[in-house]
Amino acid sequence: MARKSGSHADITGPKVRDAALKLFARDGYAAVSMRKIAAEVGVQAGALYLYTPDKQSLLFDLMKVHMEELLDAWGQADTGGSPPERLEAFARFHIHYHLDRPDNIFIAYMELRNLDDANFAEIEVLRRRYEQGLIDILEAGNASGDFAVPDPKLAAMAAISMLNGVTTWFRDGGRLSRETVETIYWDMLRKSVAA
Amino acid sequence: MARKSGSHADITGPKVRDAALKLFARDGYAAVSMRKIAAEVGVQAGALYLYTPDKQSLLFDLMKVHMEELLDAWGQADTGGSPPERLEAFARFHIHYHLDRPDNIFIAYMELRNLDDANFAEIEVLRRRYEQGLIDILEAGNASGDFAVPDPKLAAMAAISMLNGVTTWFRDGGRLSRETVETIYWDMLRKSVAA
DNA sequence: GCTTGATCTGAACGCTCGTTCAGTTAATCT
DNA sequence: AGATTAACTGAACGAGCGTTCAGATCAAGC
Repeated sequence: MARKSGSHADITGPKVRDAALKLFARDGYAAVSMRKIAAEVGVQAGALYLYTPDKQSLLFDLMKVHMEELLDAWGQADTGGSPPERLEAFARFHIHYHLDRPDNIFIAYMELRNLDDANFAEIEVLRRRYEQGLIDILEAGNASGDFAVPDPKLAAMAAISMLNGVTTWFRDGGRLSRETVETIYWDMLRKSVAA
Repeated sequence: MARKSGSHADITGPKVRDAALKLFARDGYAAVSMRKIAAEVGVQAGALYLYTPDKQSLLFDLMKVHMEELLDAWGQADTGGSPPERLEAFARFHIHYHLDRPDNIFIAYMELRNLDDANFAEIEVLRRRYEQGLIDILEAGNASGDFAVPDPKLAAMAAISMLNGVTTWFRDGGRLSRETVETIYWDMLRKSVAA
């Protein structure tokens, strides 16, 4: 019972990653077995190994692709301007991007400890690069006199923690719209770094 | 080779909880086996069941005790005063309390999904009670004109996310002292809700 | 000094884990 | 039509899982 119709590799491959992303985000890496991923895809566990060398690589690839796409997207969304303008762009971009990909951010920030050492180091570089983008904006704002941020690195961590938190409780169709949430968060962030 | 000297129950019991807390926080609930906890304690796996009915209860008890102690401690730290004074007390209390117990907060916010339904509901009540304390302060500040917070519930979530983030990167002996971190975070929070 | 009972061991239970692989199927190529 | 091969199955591997329990050990009470 294999190869029912057409070539499946380019269909099953993404399905494997999608299933892994969904299940890792929902139950956590350690709690998800290869058999559960396979069942979600509609395939036997052995077939997964046509698309990933092992379970660890599945997690690593998900995180790496996510971080690279995130950096790419922010690179395009950062259209310059004054530090306050760039900070607003960052806040809105960050919230918007992650509300569209709650599973990705959940994994990116909660499953770091399940990466082995080499993989962790590689992801950490990408994560720091993203954080550095925010730090740069804060420092530019300090220099221009728009911001009064005593420690840009600390403030960047605080800001990202705050913005990330939104994905843990926001649900579409809830009390507040995305637009409202985005604006309120941006307003809090704006005031928190203001001169 | 049992019962080497003196009664051990009141020694081993806390040791089991301490080991579980430490390992759950470091590796995650699903990734920690009863045998690993036992090894940390210096005992065979079977002996753990003299101190907990099962693994799930171990997690639940840790979280419940933590939340109850947290609510207790905040009840004592909240000495009243104006909304800004109470908010400062909250921010400093929250950071201080959690920096002293990084493992506890890590578990309390990351292992919720590993609680079964009934246990989750019970912990959720306690967590909401704590959050409500902050919401009350923000609402009081709105009423007094000290704060301008369009949505106190959302602002409370944002604030707690931000404050919690500190435990993910702060390390004693690092670039910044606890005192400095506490003050900078409080300053950001203060400005973010200011009228 | 003998009994009691709290404390723990060590082996076992059935189960699931990640991973491998020989074999099967069916779409494609010649 | 026959050969090829990508895609997948199904069974198996050793290991580890949570949990149970009969038995061993030793401090304490009589």
